[in-house]
Amino acid sequence: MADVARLAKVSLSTVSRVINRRAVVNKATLARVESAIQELGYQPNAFARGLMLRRSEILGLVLPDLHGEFYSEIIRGANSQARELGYSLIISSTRDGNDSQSLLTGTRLRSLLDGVAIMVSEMTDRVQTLLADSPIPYVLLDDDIEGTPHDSVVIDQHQGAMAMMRHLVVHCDVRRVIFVGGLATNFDTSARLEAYRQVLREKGMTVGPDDIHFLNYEYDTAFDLGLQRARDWAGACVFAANDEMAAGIIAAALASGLAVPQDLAVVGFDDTRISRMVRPALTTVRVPMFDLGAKAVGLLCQRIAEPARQPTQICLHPELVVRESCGCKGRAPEPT
Amino acid sequence: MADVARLAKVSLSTVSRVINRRAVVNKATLARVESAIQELGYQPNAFARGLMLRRSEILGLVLPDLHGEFYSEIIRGANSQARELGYSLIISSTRDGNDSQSLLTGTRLRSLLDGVAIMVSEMTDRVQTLLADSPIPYVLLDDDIEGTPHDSVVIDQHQGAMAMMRHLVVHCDVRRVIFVGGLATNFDTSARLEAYRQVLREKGMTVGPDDIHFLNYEYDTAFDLGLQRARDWAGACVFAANDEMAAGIIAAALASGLAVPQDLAVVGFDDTRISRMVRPALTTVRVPMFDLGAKAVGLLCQRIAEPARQPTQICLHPELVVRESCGCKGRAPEPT
DNA sequence: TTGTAGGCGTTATCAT
DNA sequence: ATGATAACGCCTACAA
Repeated sequence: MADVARLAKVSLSTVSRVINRRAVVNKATLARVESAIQELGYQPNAFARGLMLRRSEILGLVLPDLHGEFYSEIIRGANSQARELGYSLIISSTRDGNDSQSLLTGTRLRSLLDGVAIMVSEMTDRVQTLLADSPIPYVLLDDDIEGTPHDSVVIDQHQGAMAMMRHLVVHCDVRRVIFVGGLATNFDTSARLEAYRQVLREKGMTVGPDDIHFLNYEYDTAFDLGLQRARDWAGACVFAANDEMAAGIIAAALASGLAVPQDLAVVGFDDTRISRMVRPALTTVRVPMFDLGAKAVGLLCQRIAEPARQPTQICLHPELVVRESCGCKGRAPEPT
Repeated sequence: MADVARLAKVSLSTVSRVINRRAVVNKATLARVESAIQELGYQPNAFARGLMLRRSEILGLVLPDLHGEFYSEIIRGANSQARELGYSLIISSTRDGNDSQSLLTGTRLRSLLDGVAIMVSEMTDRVQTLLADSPIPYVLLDDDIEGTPHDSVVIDQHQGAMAMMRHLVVHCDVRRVIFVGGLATNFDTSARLEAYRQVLREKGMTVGPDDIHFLNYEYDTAFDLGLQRARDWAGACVFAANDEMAAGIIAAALASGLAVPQDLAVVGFDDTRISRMVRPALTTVRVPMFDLGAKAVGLLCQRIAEPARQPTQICLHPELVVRESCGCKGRAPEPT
């Protein structure tokens, strides 16, 4: 920067003014300085800059995992919105032990970030404490904690699961529904399970002792479970808590000689790209993943700009997507 | 930091020494300082730190796109390795116009990053220039440029495509192969196309005028193409340049009344999770995506640690994965 | 409109 | 083993 100043025959402050376009600078000097910057290929030092400005224009995004289409879309949305607003995004998952550490507990990066968007699969006390005394703004994704005021973007899981369950029970005329969730402690799994129970109760249907399973959202484990249970499930419908598990169960059912959806209906959740690639195409619930990421970043940036503003909660609504795997196609008119 | 020093009744330098564990510090004072840090919840300022140390422990990862399983796995690998080595990762795609700008051309972040791993779908002059005078170390992923010395991690695309083509022509006894690639200018598409041509030439097979198609690696466009061409393709095998397109073509074939693989064989590339979820399961070429990301970050970190070292190229080898979609199952013994 | 000087929070260099 | 002090590169009053 000193070099630039010397070449343009101005002082450091003028160079700074040109870079930041803050104050009015004489047309001629401005041109001189800019050409000097060009010539020297000068790039301001982000550290020194951050030291004064106290911001890095970098955001953190903490996810439970980075695997799969679901998180991939959240990342895409978050990244897209971040760029839009002039920020960069650092990504981290809580999966690998030491990983989220650096973003949540870790001392190194925290002060570098202007804010952080966090999604945890289960809200432990430890995480709550961590968040409670976070030195930087944060926004929660699809999760909520009582007490502490904070911004969040949530998905109306209950509504989505209700829509699916009602579709199955009312429209597809399913007599038995098997619930295959993620971990029982997961926020979304429990919200969906509740909807499952509620609808069955409304319709006077019973929940069999083996009708509820908790897995890990992965294809393979769902496939294994499907292989074990397929015969027992014949005639029922499996409500899987994501599309990957639904795909695994369909594969297992087919491998067991069951026709899908004739012998066993299977539905998913999320509406990732997988749902259209699987045969039969999945009936599922579209979750606006891209939006989830984008809105979270948007909210975060608003708070950064205005730290004292009211905590806001944005609620995103899922939408039932009827394809083939629920078995109602051709059996009755399309649901509206 | 001044507060910590005051509370612990030591000087700033001692606090710094405790934090960095560089010099030997008296046991008693060390304890005092540490408890003071605890009590005040002190966190060092990363900007000031970076200003002195001239490193941020942040790496950049630039990808052509963030969509889909393929890039998702690269990110996962890169992120995992970065964490392992004490770095964080900023992600960016060249898809959204203004996006990569901030990492490649953009002035803001560049000086914050300790290095950057870059994957471009086509190596333009502009990118070359950008890289040539990059102020920070970079490593290229699955791409190469002449002239400029640099680190890179490449996939032996040619070998992988050769293995697949030989399998199709020799083992599956396919008489006609249709090539469905990404953009013609893509690095990997052209490498695979070359292998396609080479094997057909070796076997004295001809390439029909409509046997080569260039799409965009996406399911939908492949599906559309499949719908148009399915009848013309009957009896042949489609060699798609990624699993998503293969899935799209299978779906189109089925929709057109063709049985896969009996009436039309279809094979993919990458071995993303999709390849096992599709029916028939895809014969494909496994590309070590996770490793690609991880190795790139590893290489980058080595260069950061030792800027003057010899440029290194790591070559990763793909592997043929035979499943059902090529149609050779049951027709002959497994290939070795 | 432009220049001068002080400070941001840390680490490094030198004394002690 | 510890402390004082000078950088690091930039921004921002304030003065000219």
